[in-house]
Amino acid sequence: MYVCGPTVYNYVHIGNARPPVVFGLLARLLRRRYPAVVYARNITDVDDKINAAAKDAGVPIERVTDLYTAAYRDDMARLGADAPDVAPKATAHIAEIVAMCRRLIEAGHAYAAEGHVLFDVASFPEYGRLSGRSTDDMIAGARVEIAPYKRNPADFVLWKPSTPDLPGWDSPWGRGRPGWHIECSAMAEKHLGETIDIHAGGNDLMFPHHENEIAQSSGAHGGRTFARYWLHNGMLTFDGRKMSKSLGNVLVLHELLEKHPPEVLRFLLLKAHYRQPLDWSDVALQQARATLDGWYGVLRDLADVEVDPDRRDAPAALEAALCDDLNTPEAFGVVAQLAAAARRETDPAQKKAAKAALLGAGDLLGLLQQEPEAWFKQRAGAGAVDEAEVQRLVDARTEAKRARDFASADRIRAELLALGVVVEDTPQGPRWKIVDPDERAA
RNA sequence: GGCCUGGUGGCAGAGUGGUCAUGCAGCGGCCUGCAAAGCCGUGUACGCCGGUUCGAUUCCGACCCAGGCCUCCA
Repeated sequence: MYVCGPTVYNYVHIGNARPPVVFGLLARLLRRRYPAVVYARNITDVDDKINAAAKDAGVPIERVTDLYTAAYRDDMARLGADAPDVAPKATAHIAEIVAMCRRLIEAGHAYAAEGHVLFDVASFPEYGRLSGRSTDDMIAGARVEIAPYKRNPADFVLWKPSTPDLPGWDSPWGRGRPGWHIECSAMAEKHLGETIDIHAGGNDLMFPHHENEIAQSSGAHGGRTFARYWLHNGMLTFDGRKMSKSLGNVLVLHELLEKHPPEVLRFLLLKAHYRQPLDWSDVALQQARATLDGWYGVLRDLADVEVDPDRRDAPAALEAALCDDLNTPEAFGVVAQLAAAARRETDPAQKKAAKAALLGAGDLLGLLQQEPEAWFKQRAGAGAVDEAEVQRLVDARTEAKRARDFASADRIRAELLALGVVVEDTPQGPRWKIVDPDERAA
């Protein structure tokens, strides 16, 4: 399986996290059944936007790509996005890229012109099939830049010349750098072979990127199938509009991770079916948080129930939902029912089984990975509360209650709330949790 | 303009030719000193108009609306 990864010129936005989270879940599911699966997610570390970012910052290109490559890897890990088996970098595959260009020329699918190598779209009749458009449509769009060295306006660049101030590598066509699409074909070939089973990415990449990949790979491989299955996730919107760097309405993942528990972000990314558009909003974030609070609440109430780690299998109904085109909303419905059943269960043996099922479901979905107490006492960003001070106040309130001095007890409860702490009485004594400032206001 | 998606109850979001998604929020009750948490109960939802059908939210057609792609983009 190959998933298009990021261009490392900046921190990614939350929309960029959807493919690695969604298709990472697919990888997780596949690995359980087919241990031989190989999941590749590339890093595009040669690109004009990277060059521009390095120039703006006045630093070497490697500084930019190293920084954002590491940040991407770390942020994805925090989201619970499954790590790929291979994370190939474009700059480590220049030889393969040049070789593929050469083969495409030999096969009559590409031509060299003025230091460029271009793919000859007319040589590949299936061009446009994935995205359901004809070359006539594309030309009718007429917004493609028609460079004089192109035979056909739809032809796209495989290799382009570099000026001395830009990164470049020697090639049969002079010093240059790869075009925007060839790296994925070259890296997929190297790490996964000529024909891959699954290729995934955002639906905005369907054209031209994936269309071009098919043309390149199939063209270089005697017309053989490039990818058997294509999966495209829907776009993330914010305020109902597509979130994208060029529109400037982006929510930077790195910053969101400072403000919200990663599991809340992961939950929300999986909340809608992957092919559907997903609208991001503060309300959606609150709802996600509330749902997870409910599930964690069940686990907290079952804290004393011991569960053998080896018995944490995902329930069949959950796997069935995910195996049905990765129907995560359906899967969440299953988890909600597991949670409700676990909460109502009174028989000790059944309680144990119910908790194991819930935890097993969490393991498969990459949720419910924290200790419940830690979940309720976390506060991302704003700084941790002073637990000793909270405990002192909670104890004082308990004492006041015992003395039936409810006025004092309520005053202390208000003090705690001002700290962002809600105290709850249970048969086992009081317990407390942290609430979001927004939640408190509401 | 061309090519694609999609329009489901207050919000989010699955699904189906004929009893139920589910979550969040709300409302009523139980519990509680009061709360919180939890439990129980609670909603004539499927853009509009035709058609097919014994029956359509689900199939077909037109229309309206929204979003995406056509240019770097997950």
